[in-house]
Parts: sequence; C-alpha cells; structure tokens
Amino acid sequence: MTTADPRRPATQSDVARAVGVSRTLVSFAFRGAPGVSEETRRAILEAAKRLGYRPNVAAADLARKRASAVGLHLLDLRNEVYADIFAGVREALAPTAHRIILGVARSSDGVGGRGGEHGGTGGDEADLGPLIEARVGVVIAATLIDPDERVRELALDVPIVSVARRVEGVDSVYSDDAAGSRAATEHLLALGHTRIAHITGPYHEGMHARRRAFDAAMHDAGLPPRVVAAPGHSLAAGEEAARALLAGPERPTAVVAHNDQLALGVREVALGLGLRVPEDLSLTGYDDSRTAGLAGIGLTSVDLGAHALGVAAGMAALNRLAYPNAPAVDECSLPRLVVRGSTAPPGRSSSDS
Amino acid sequence: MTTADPRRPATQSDVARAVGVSRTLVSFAFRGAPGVSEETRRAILEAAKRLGYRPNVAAADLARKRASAVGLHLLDLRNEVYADIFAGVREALAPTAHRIILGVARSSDGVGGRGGEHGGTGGDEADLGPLIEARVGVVIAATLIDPDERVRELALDVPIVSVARRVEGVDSVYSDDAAGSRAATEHLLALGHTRIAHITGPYHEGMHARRRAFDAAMHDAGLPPRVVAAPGHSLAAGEEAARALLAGPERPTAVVAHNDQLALGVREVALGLGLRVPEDLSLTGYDDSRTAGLAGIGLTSVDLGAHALGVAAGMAALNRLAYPNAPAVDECSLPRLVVRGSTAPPGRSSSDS
DNA sequence: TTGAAAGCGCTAACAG
DNA sequence: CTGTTAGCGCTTTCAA
Repeated sequence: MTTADPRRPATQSDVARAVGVSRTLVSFAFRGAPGVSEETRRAILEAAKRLGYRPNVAAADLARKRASAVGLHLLDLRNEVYADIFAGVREALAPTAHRIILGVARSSDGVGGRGGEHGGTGGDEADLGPLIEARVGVVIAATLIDPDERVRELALDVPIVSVARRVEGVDSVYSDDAAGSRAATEHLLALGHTRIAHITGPYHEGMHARRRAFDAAMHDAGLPPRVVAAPGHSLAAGEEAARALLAGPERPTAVVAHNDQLALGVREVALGLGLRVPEDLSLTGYDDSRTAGLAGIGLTSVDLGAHALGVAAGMAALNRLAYPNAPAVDECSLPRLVVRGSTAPPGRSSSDS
Repeated sequence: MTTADPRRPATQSDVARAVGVSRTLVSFAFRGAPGVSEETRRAILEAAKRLGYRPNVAAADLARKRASAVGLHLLDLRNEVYADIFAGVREALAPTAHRIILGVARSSDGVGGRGGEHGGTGGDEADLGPLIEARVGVVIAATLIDPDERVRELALDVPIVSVARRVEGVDSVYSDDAAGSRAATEHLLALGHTRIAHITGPYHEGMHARRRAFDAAMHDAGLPPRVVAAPGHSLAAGEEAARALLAGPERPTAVVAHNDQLALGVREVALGLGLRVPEDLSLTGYDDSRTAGLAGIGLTSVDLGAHALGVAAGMAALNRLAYPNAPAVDECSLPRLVVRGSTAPPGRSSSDS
C-alpha cells in the first residue's frame, strides 16, 4: 500500500525510512539482536510486514561471509532409495532455515555411451561447480560415482557429506553393504542354491561392495561366483541383463541383484519366459522399496534404512556447517535382510527346458 | 598454489591483482563481454583457473538486480509422479545455468491432525517465504494445495508456474484430469459395472477434478456415485480407506482410485481379504507409475505424462524469467487410459460373502 | 539505545 | 582497450 515502487521488493532501507530509524536498527531488530528497544522493534516489525519486506538471504550471506545453503547432489529421484534419502535430508533440514540447492551430474543412467571424451574429465563425474558458485556451505552427495580419490579432491573445494557410500576422510553416513549383500547371498546358499548369479550395475569404485561381498560369500561356500553387469541400475537395465542370463545355458537357480529395480527387471523377464518365481528362480533385491513388499511381488530384499540415512546426512551437514574443522564423521548402520516370497529352495526341474 | 589466504575463496580482485589488471576487466572477461583483448582475456582466464577462482552467482545476482534461481515446490518425492515431474523440470533447466532451490510445505501427507490452529493460516498451505527470501525469480509448484485464490495471491509476490493443476491467471501446465478420470470410470461402466466407488484424497480445491468427473460419469450413467475420502494420497491411506469400503455392506465391484498409490493400497487390502483382482474387484489407478505395469500387478491406470509436464513447466519457468509480463500460459495435455489386467467385467458372485 | 561508515563480491555506467 | 566510481541489500565495528 505504502510501497514506493510497485515492483521492487522492499528493503531494509525502506523499512527504516518508514519507521524513521536507521538501517542498522532494522537489521538488528530482524535478527533479534540486543540493543533495540521493545518499542522500536515492534514498530519496525510492524512496518516491515506492512511493506511486505522480505530479508534477502543472499545479501545477508554475502555480508556475513558465510554460506547457509546446503547443496544436494542427487541424480535419479525416480529410484526410491534416493527419494527416501531426499525425504530424510529434507526432514533434518526443515526446522532450520537452510535452503537446499540442487546439483546435478553430467549425464544419467542406462542407455547411450559415454559421449564424447572431452579433455581430461570423462563420463558422468560430479560437477560441483554450480553448487560451489552458488556458495553452498556443504554438499550432501548421494549419487557421486567418482573414485574416492576424486571425491576427496572435490571435498577440498567444499565440504562433502557422502550418503550411502563411505569415503575415507570425508563425512560419510552409510549402511554396511558388504553385510547386506552377504546376508542375501547366504540366505540363498542356506536354501540350497548352488548356481547363483549376481547382477551388478556399471562399475564405479565405491559402489562395488555388494559385488565383492557376493564373491566372498560364494567363495567361502566353495562355489563359483557368476557376475553379470547390467548397463545401469534401472528396471530396464535389469531386463537387459536378465535376457542374456536367463536365456543362456546353465541358467542360475537364483539371482542376487544389486538393487530392487534390477531385481524387478529380472523378474519381468523371468516371468515373461514362463519361469516361476521362486519355484524356478529365486530372486533377491536390495533397498527394500515399497514395491518389493507388494502382494504378488514379495521380493526378498535388504533394507538399508534410506530415510534414516538421509536424516543422518542432513544432521551431519548441519554439523559440518557449524564446525568446519570437526573430524570427518563415519557413521555405518546395519542393513536388514527382509525375506519374502521370492526366495525358496531350488526346484528339482533345474535342468534345461 | 599462489593463493593468498588458504581458506578464503578467490575473488575477482585476486585474479585482477594476479594479472595486473582491474576488476572490471576480469568481470568482463568472464562474461565474455566485448572490450577485452584476446591476450588479456586469456591471461585472466588462466590466472583464474590457477587461483581456483569461482564466480559468486549470489553476488552477481545482487549487483545485477535479477534473480536467476528457480524455486521448486515439491512435497513428496516418494510419489513417482512428482519424481517424474522433477526429472522433467531438471531436464529442462539443465542446459541453463539456473540453480534449483527447493521449497517445502509446512506438513505432509497422511497421519496426524492439522496440528494447532495458529493465527490465521491453518494446515499445510504453501510457505513460499523461504523461496522468496532466497530471491528465486520464479517458483515451479507441483504440490500446492492452497485454494486457487490463495495461489493467485502468492503469485503476486513471485511468479508461479503451476504443474499438474490449472490455476486461472497463473502459468499452468497440466493434464486434463476430468478427461482421464472420466475415461477410467467409463471404462468400468463399459465393462458392465454398476457398483463403482471412487477413492479420493483429502479435499483440496483444484485437486478434485478427478472426483467431479467420476461423479459426472456416474450421473450420466444414471448410477449413484459412491465416494470415500482417504486420509492422504499414499498406499497406506488407500489401505485405510479400503478397509472400511471392502469390509462393509454393498461392496463395490469396482474402484476408481485418485492415484496409483491409493489403488495399490486398495489392492493390498482386497487381496488380503481374499478378493481376487479383477474377478471380484476391478481397480483403476491414476499416474501410470512403473509399479502399475509390473507383471502380477497390471494396474489399469491413466497416464498423465508427468515427465513431459515437468519439462513443459521448466520451459514455462524459463520463459517467465525472460518475459515477466508475458500472459500466463495455459497448457493442457490429454491423459491416456492404459488398460491392464486389473479391470474386467464384474463377476457373478457379487453377492455378500 | 541509536547511527555513520566501511565492506562482502560483483556489475555497470562513465571516463580516460 | 582499460580503469574509476558508484551501487546491489545486508552486516558489523565503532562512535555518539
């Protein structure tokens, strides 16, 4: 109503002018800083509301030489785990006034090659540039696929909290993937399976704990580990991997998939081939997504507590913001095998066709 | 290496000093503005890289009096539709240098009452405050549940692009919900169902087109519309609604759910009760989520092209940023009914027990 | 209790 | 082609 210029948002100066005090007072009043009389404060707040004044946090950060925003590096929200992590992060950050700024990687999952190989940095490494330029104080990274060493390098520019993956020397909150994967494998082993295959995603350092644990468990059982790499982590990638695996000779009686999406892809193909799950093929996923628990799906999976990881990551980020020099946290939680109907002892009719 | 202060990020001044030119030149060089000799530019860029200089976009925005960030108001990423919309938005924005800043509503879905009823603003209306304080130039809103009038009010403070919902006078990209809902209902009608129930979510203006279309379709068929409101939009909410509906008298032979999650919740309960889908109960969802298409689920659903909506919203946002005074866009797309195995003619054994 | 002044990192006329 | 100067909106000494 009493606005001077219609389009320009009100500033502290406007408020100060309206009340008849200096900008300093307005600034103080807004931050609840001491040194402003109750009366003046009230008048200021009232005028501010009347003028529709909104503090400009960017300007404040600039003046204060601090970074209050947190960056979030998340690639594929369509994978439930990441959505859960995201929900957790948001939950942890909600009570505070920290903005969340999204960062992205260069390319995504699945189809397509690595594109052109420009200069030095190849494929889809993290590009934290935009986040840094936005001056976030810390970035929570849930989908970094760069090698550990590279992550540490990135962390030189901006503090990083790694979620669902451990990176030595960098704040990390994760779940014990080796334990989870081993549990799934041993579950199948205990059921009597001997021809077990593992479907993993594309190779990325720090993302192969599940595969290694599978290898180890098989090795301990004196069985040959069979591993096939899917071209991604999606259901479609799982289907692609499964087509070769299930149609080929020596079909496995059980499959341990790197995640639920991949497992669901395998399931689709298996069912399409007329195979019954679990009678002809036992199947385990990883993530314990909601879909896994649906009637008619009943996918045995490993719950890694994604939401809790997100919350923990959010808190770690807050902590890092408050104590830039605190030692890196290393929070490891234990996953939980959730047995459902997709796993059973191997059928007798395991010979070809 | 040649950094002055180890922790403080390099600034244009640092670069200027290093090269022996003025700050202005550095600024110009970085924006590719004319008026800098090739030689100088190269020297500047080289020094910048050496010093690890990163432009501070916040400071730039401040000086330029513009807002280059886009806000994203997204509540529940765990619902695939929103994840898809998000993916689309990101895709549209990726090639540009626009940061995406997340905004949140006050509370979320499902359980729990409306909390205390403070002052004037109740439940979980949008709180665009943080986004405004972050000085975003436009906010893309996919989960606003406020009344249209309120949205228009909000849009006075910051341009809004409404996704998946039409708000007169505000940029809107959405799918024709009435058409989709009617298609689903008529599909069931055509199969011969007469006892059809609709499961809707909590009431919010501008989110009831599906319900109204259901009512209308039933009315046109001369049948009584039966509607039950779930306490949210989640699978759990669907289960809750279904328990009453399926156990009670006059059990419907078909259910039209507001979305897939709700439908899946109904499915769980139905199956748990020993009802067969579709023999005893036909079921339609809405969103055509990936889960709907899985073998063993086969949920008939309505595809609203969430990803495309996201892309369109992103472009609309970009456009709004570029042309603040352009007339509001109103982009309506047509949904597509995807028939799967969850719908069939009503069985004969539709009497009680 | 209040205000003046300097500065955060950057842009944008306007002069040399 | 290059540098000077004045802000952007806000915080923060330091005096009054």
